[in-house]
Amino acid sequence: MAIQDFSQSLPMMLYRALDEIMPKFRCIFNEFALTEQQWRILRVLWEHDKITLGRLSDLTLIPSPSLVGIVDRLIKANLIRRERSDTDRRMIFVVATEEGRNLEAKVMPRVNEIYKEIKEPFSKQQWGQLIDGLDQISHLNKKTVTNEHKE
Amino acid sequence: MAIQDFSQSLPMMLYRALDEIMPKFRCIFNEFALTEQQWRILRVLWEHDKITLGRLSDLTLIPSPSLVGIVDRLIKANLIRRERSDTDRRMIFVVATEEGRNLEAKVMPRVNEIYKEIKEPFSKQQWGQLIDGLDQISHLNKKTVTNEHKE
DNA sequence: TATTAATTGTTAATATATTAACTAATACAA
DNA sequence: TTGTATTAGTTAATATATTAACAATTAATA
Repeated sequence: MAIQDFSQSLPMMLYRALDEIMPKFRCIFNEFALTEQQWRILRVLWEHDKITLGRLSDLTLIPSPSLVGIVDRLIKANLIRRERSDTDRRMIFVVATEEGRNLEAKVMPRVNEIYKEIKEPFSKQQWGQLIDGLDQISHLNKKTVTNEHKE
Repeated sequence: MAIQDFSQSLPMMLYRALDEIMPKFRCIFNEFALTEQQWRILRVLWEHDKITLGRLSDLTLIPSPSLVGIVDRLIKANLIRRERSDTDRRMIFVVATEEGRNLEAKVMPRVNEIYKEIKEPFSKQQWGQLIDGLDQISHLNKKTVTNEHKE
């Protein structure tokens, strides 16, 4: 009964999965003098020409207080720049510099290679089930909002 | 082709799943003045009377340099203590104090409650597939080492 | 329009992660 | 036994996470 072994709990399984795969990627990031978080930001900017800090925080899962410093360091590395909005002066856009954009062609092939290696041993169905399960976990509170919170 | 959308990549799916579930648990930990990492250590000590720092690092997934400070703070909180091994004076055991052991009965029911809530919307089969998939990810390099790495 | 509330970022304080270098103790081999 | 390699923990430097508080701006409302 009770909860299974701690090591078999969902959180630890998730952490262990990340512990297994992320070092492979970080290894590549380091070759380009990028931290994982810096890479996440660039990765998003390669899909969005211009994005506010708030949305960047949502997409990268980097908490906004952390984002401040990480963006600072990316600017210092000349890979991105800040741009304050004219219409709403609270908002700050982040944009990749040319140097930042150029990194995509160099880094992505390497990353895709590792990604393929990870995915390879899975059948299409297995992989789909895994992704679906994770997706369901990350939407636990967003569907069927039958339970309201207290206070 | 290429890689899917960044947000649908396995790493981000894993991070998002953790981002969804961990705050619920941390909320409980905070009630007991515990950080997540401190809780992990106690959680392991409730299953092992005595454990070396190295093994504790493996089971909690807390890197050993971090472990030093976290253990220090748990000792200051009077929840655990260090015990140097007599047979091999390099090794240091960590043991829960009585106060540390007593926390189990208070915290675990709360944690199990949340865990059940998370698990509930899943069918037994779905859950099994999710855990199996995660397990496979975290053993990528340990089984069927048919493919060797380059360089 | 003056007040108040909400939004967007930032700062601050503390805890943890990452990587490398380092110490002490033990194992091992010449 | 001495020298060397290995192991277990630690320290150090930098980057990031977490939580709370805060400033500036805009929205909402009396």
